Amino acid sequence: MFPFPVCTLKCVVTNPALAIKEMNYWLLKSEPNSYSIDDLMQEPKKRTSWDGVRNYQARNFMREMKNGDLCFFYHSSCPKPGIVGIAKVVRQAYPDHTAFDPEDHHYDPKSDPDDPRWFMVDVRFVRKFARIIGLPELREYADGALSDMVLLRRGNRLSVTPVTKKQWDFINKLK
DNA sequence: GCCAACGTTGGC
DNA sequence: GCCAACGTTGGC
Repeated sequence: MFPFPVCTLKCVVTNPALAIKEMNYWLLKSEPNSYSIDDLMQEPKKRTSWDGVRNYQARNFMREMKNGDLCFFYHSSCPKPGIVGIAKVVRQAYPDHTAFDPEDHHYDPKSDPDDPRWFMVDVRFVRKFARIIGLPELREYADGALSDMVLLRRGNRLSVTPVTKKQWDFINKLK
């Protein structure tokens, strides 16, 4: 049997232009005191590396992120916690080098450069909302459209959480 | 593998 | 500043 049909199929599947785009959505938390959406807007290329994540669950979510995935930018530990805008993944997970630097606040001696424990992604600014979609407002829908949202789960502390397309679309309509 | 102690997160 | 909730650490 000639392998041509198989080869053709493979070409289709691996060609990014022909592949079915599977978009995923996320929510990234940041304390605006240390890094806000305005800081992201003001970066030279409006992009930054999302470093310093030191939680295994959050790390695992980051490793699932694909280029083009969209992220809500959430401000936490501030007077008005909530979603303030959108960023886009522009580089998929790669080793977080801040873990190797003893001078860095997020230094982790247990992360070996030959077997990195921590990863980061790069994100780029997409838009800032005209208003903050505050946590109390999101909670209004905790029994409805946002009933399964990870952010709203009791005691949730994850800094990187998945968002479903339904949740994404719903929240975008609130703004 | 259990679990107490401790550190961190994050809303209020 | 308080405190609930959770993750991590380390002794046993």
